[in-house]
Amino acid sequence: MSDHHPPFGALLSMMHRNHHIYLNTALKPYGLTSGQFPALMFLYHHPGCMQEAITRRFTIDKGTVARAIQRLEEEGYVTKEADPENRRAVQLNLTEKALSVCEEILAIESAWEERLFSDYDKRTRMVISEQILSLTEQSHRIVADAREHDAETEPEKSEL
Amino acid sequence: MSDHHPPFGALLSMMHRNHHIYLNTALKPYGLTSGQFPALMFLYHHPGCMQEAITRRFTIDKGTVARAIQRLEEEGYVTKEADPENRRAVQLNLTEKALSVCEEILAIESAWEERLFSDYDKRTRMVISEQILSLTEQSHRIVADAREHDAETEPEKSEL
DNA sequence: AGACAACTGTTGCATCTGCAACTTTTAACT
DNA sequence: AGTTAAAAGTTGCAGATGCAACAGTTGTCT
Repeated sequence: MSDHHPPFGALLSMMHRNHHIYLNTALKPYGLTSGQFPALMFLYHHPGCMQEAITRRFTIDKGTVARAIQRLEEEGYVTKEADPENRRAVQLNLTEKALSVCEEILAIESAWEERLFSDYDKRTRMVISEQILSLTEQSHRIVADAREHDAETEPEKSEL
Repeated sequence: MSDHHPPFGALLSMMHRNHHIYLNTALKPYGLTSGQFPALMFLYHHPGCMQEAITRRFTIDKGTVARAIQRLEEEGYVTKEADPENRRAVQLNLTEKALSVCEEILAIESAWEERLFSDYDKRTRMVISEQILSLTEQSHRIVADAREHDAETEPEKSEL
């Protein structure tokens, strides 16, 4: 009658929430939140990119990205500039303020991973990371399939 | 110059979001959402428990649990009854309506796990689950430590 | 050229979530 | 007994997130 493990999805939720709590606490001194974190990291490695790149990389809703960028701009971490080549798009860049703290902020995330994996040796950690990457990709496929299936059963506009 | 993996935390976020999308889609016919799902599952296995048990099991904020239960009650899935032994507490139970669909709903979650792990054999799957469980517990400790540290540096009321 | 689809972003809406302040009830301690 | 602390829930507030509807821009195809 003893408790089984929580299901895998529940474990994911818990770890994810704990991660957010950690990030929000550590980022508070910078006026940042966990939602802006992925965008900031991505811009650090891909200056001049557009929002759609962030959407694609993290599979986040584009509306969510738009608002995260808004907040980053308001806080003075990001500049938005119209792309002359494509007037739909916006070129995103980090400000001096952002660049001056980005290393510290990257260290916050690294510290979390270090502590999370402190019981494992480097090799095991690599294996786990690979598996999680693979599972994440699989989770993308599952969602994509579900959407396709929805689109199939949905009455399309072709009837017009 | 090729892209590294996204950091571990980002993978977690992605998989977690995909899981939520999957759940919300699958639960929509029942008038349920991913937020109510853990509570419903827990009550299925632990009838008569109080909200605090759900809080503890999933390490969810008690306010979040309170609202999830509210929604479940409004939808007719849960009954709340005052505990005569402890008038602060509430005894939660599933309704007939809930019991009649719980197996199907459990199957939704199982199906997700099946598809997620479809590339792995049973043994590998067990190993991964164990590791994730262990990492989840570690993430709890990290958050708990951070809170303790906050409490230490915080000026306590003892000064009064 | 004109119509239609696809791309890039923005915004309204709903839900999830955590935090903090609060209420009510119970336990603990002098 | 009386004060204080802890427990169980509720609620206000803010942020994260997804979805859908929308606007403006670009590409395609006839």
